[in-house]
Amino acid sequence: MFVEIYRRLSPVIRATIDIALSQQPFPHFFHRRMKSFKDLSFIKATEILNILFYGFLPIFHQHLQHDYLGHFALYICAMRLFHGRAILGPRTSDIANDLIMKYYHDFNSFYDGLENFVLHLHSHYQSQYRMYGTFSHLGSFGQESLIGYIGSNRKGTTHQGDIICENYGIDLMLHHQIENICSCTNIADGPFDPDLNFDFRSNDSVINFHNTECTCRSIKCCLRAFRRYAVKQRVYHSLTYNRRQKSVSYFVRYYSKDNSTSYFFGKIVMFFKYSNSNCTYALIERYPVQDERSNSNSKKIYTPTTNAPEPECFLCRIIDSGEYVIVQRSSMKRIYDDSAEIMVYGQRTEARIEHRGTREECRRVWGNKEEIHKLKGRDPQYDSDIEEDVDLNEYDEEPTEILTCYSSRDPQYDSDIEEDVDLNEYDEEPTEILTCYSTSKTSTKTFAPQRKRTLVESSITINSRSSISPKKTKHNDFEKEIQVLPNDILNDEENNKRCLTASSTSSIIQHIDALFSSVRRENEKQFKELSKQIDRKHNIDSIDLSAFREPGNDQARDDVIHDNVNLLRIRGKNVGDYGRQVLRCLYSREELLVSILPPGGTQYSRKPLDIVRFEKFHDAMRGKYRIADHYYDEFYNKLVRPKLVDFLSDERKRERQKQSTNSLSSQSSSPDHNLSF
DNA sequence: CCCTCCCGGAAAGCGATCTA
DNA sequence: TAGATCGCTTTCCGGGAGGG
Repeated sequence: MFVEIYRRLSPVIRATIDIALSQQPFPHFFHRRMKSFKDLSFIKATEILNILFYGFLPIFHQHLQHDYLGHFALYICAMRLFHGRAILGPRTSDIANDLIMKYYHDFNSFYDGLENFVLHLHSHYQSQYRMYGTFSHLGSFGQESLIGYIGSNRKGTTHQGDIICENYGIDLMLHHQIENICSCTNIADGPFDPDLNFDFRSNDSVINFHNTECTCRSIKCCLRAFRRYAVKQRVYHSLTYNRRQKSVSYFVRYYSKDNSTSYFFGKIVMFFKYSNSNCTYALIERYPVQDERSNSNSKKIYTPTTNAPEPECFLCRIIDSGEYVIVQRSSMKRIYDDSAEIMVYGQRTEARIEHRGTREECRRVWGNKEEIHKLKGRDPQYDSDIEEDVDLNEYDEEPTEILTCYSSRDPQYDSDIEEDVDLNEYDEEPTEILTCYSTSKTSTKTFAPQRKRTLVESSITINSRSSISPKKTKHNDFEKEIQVLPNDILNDEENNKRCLTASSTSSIIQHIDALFSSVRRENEKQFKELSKQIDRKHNIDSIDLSAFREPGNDQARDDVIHDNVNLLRIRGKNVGDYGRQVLRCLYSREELLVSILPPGGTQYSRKPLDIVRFEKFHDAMRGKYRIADHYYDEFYNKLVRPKLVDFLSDERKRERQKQSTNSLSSQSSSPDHNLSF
């Protein structure tokens, strides 16, 4: 079909369509790009599917006649209905069958000689759909697997074919018709993929939760861990699910029952079910979150953890040099939690904020630090000691573990989810997210100096939300929470995507890393190109051949004889000229016209020049210019080979020009011959 | 006019890397 | 582990500049 439709297009339109197909971008989960029609024989089934479902109509409607396009659209719509979920309910297969039969009926009006058995099989798709469900659930690999299993485990019988047929017959009887197409295609909501080896005792939050909820002593009997959880057919992963790869589907935004306007972000450590309550919980490592909009009246958006007025000055220690500077607020380019970008001698420099306050306060703190420094008398080690002391003091503060508990049957929950939270701004300026929200280890590693971190002890308060002390929040990498999972963590798909992508600081950091590495790669590539050009333009022209010679090696050269000619006696103006003359001596003109340089390759239509004689060429080159053995490869590949490649190419070019000139002259000299055509 | 050299783009294969 | 993708290398080709 594709071939027939493609055949009806002009070459220009074919080229346009091929480009459009090959350049069509897809979301990452498609895994395959569309291939152009000219490679149709190499296209795989999933690529055909992509073209059929997503590429054909948007691209071909500009080039194909509308009646043809409409007819083929019947097929596409029918196949999409057969392939996907029962989006039209129980009548899905009926509607699809109507479309496919209409397509079948009108087929001979549009195509000649293509009404084959395969086309007829389309009329049976409806019954197949009813018996076995949507086509996306079918595959040949299961049958291959079964056949392979029987083949490798056969015992005592040679009638394997009969056994397979019998098994399929039984299967057909058992599954003659699926009672509910919709139920067959739905993913059951709830936890799945149990993690039987999860060690609940390694997690204090879970232990505390269990101790609060249950009086029994065996935590393993009460709790059951799961790696994944389905909410409205959308699967969420946890950190215990190892096959999540680069997916961020373990990162969620969730709301407080008490305060629907505030939301949190976190990574799902695992899901677990508590036998007594029939609820499923998620253990979440929470990121501290600052709602930017709620603090829009306050300028202090980068220091969300205190309510003090904006400090006038900052005492900063430059990370690279260790120098202290006092910087005014206006000179701070960016401020993270405890680090900042400041302008020093016109350059952006990363510094650690040691103190915030008035200029006098900063000076006093600076003076104190210098005094301590003098007393200690060891600069670099001392600095790190101070840092550690500070950090450890911070962790001495009270733990800030919080538990919020929602009922999965809470009718208020859906309305709790806000749609108007504007996360788009985060998409535009991902670094702003880092400055405002990220205190994760990853971000600290990237944008702030490394700090020694210690997880605080966990404590759980059931059904209550203590007011989060911003100061305390600042010091934790994550806060671990246990969330009861309602049937929908997030309300709609768009919201999911926004939350999962825009809020995931780790993915943003990865993105920035990728950007940096791509810039670095681009620079390296350009540098390489530039070096190559410089080599060509300057070095090779003025290259000093002595660089390739063995120092002090002035021994006599062995003659290289070919057809009684000593190749070393040939004189050339330069290396290239000499090489060309030697090739002309070693090979006939015909050989030069139909050959390429050794070693050649199977991908090339022309065969390489005779290798035995080409060795003589190497000997002559080596002897003529006294090239050291270990330099000869570089000498040949850099200086000689490019010239010889062009030489062979130009020889063929000259031959073509010669032949075209001859044919023109012969045509002009014998006009009668022209008439014979 | 011939020859050499250079340039850019297309096409193809190969190896490394990634992914399901 | 097979297949997809990407970067790299090489050939091939057309075109053009410049020198002898």
